[in-house]
Amino acid sequence: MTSAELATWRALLDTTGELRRVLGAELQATSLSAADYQVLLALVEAHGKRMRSSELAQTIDWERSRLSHQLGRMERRQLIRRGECATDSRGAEVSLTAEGERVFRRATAPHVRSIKKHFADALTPEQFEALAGILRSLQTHLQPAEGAQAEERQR
Amino acid sequence: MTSAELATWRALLDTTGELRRVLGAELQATSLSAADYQVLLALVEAHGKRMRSSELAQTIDWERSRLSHQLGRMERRQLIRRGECATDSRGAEVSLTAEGERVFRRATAPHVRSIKKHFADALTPEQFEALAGILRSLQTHLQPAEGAQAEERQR
DNA sequence: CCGACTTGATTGACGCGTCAATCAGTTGGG
DNA sequence: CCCAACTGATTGACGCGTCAATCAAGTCGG
Repeated sequence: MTSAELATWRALLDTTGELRRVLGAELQATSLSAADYQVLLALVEAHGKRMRSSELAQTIDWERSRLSHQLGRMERRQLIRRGECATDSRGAEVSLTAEGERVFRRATAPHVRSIKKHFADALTPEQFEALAGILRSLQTHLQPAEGAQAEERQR
Repeated sequence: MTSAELATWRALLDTTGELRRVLGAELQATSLSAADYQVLLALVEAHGKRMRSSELAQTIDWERSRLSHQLGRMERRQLIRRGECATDSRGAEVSLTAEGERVFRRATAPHVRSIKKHFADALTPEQFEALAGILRSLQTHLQPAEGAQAEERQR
């Protein structure tokens, strides 16, 4: 591996880190974290604005434990509610509260503007194209490793 | 902003998040976190393996408070030491311990291999070139905002 | 039907990061 | 000289994420 490649790796870490930070801070102005936003988005798009907890975890690709903690914090703030599940009494049904939906609606436009401002506006159409391809390459290269790890976990 | 652009943004968040996670986990096998590694790297490269705390913060571009917490945790584990500063009695001099250097040396080769495996090996030379350019664009686009914020903070 | 395994979900401990507050030491204008 | 402003650094509270442990409910082979 060349030092140019290493430098690009560092730049990737640093720049995406900075982007997360800036976007997160701007989103915070509407009292939501990036994590809150992701959960609320999935719920708003769900049938009946409710989902099984595990289904939600799968949708946004989170570990269940992570989601549990997040839902706990969000429930305290009345953004979501957790109820019993009809078909499986172990299950939890997560539903959006009126407050949760209201806050999300208020947050969405400014957030999209932030993304445009700090991300979309910085790149040319060609760069977009290239970036999408690069991310696809990285993603597919990452998959086998995940599968292997998942298999190992099963043993 | 088009939905393709939004999807690319999501892909950027998800893929880099996953990369951080995987690389962090593999690094953890040597008992170091990504944060530990970054601090140790800066210290190893410093003159005399020691630095003023604020200088260190500037080198790796961290908030001072963040660094303080990190150094606290690292000091507990004997990876670094904090001592008084000769020229300014407010200052703290951070120095690498033998243990810290030893652990870092053990971690570096496997870590670089991880980067090669999950990042470098996934991309063609053309993609590298393109990615480096994209990151430069994003970074320079990000700067003015930071400057403005910094100025505002000064008022 | 009953014990073993699996599955859905939660919990606690701990590391990490941000923000606001604090504190001690330094500096400069009156 | 002195005190007000600044600077270097730390702290505490709190949200976030991971890992390992736990727990209750479902399932399945004998």
